[in-house]
Amino acid sequence: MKVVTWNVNSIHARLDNVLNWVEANDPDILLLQETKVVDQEFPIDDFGDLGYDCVFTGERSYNGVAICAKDEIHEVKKNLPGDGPEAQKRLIAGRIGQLRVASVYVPNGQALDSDKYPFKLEWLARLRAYLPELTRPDQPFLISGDYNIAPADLDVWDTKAMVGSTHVSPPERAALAALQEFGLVDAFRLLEPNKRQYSWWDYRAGCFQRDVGLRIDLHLVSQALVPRVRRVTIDTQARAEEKASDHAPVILELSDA
DNA sequence: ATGGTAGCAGAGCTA
Repeated sequence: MKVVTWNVNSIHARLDNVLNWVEANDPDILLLQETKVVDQEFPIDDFGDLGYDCVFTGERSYNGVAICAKDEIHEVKKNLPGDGPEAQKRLIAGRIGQLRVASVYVPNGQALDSDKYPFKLEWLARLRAYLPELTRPDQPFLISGDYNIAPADLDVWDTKAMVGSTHVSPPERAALAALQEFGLVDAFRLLEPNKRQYSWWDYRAGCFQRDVGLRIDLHLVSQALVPRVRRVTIDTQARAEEKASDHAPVILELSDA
């Protein structure tokens, strides 16, 4: 089984790239972030033509998450408890067969002195508090997406250049560690303890061509899934395409239960 | 190079 997480940076602007990629790679489950469309405008027919059922929660211009799957999606939950209708659309969860999945778009934080930074930390704390309502540690569960946090220095192109920036600050990494303390494992790092590979590269200043990037797109899998993790592939080829997202899709391959 | 590019929206914000 193939599960993919991909921050597409607008599903409308990226529709051809995404559909072509999905046809070529044939994932069972697709977890999308930054769809940037209201629910009425999500391209369900295009995914339907490829055989996918989609659920989503989105808004105009910013944020937006989705789950697309070949099998039926059950028990769909959108956003965090206490989120009103105006809340940023950053989380969607569901169950496909026995597997519980969630697509997450963690706030960027912008800068350590921005009011968006405490919002990021508070949002992560709320997500941590919500985990017991999404699953139990012994269930097959994964929560994947754009965490906007590089877990360790090995996930950063240049730690010195990142001093004083978001994505690497100790409070952010502590918030990610708190999520993992629920029993969630970074699947890429599980299989590749020493590999340096990124999932996001800034559009500016030729960052992709220079491999100036961060690994911030993660598959966090429950203990029950750990023995089933076969391979994790960051498809940097997709980032090199014309009109590419600034994030690469990350493919998680699981063996059967 | 305190810049650079991309998306949305149609100026400035977000990333």
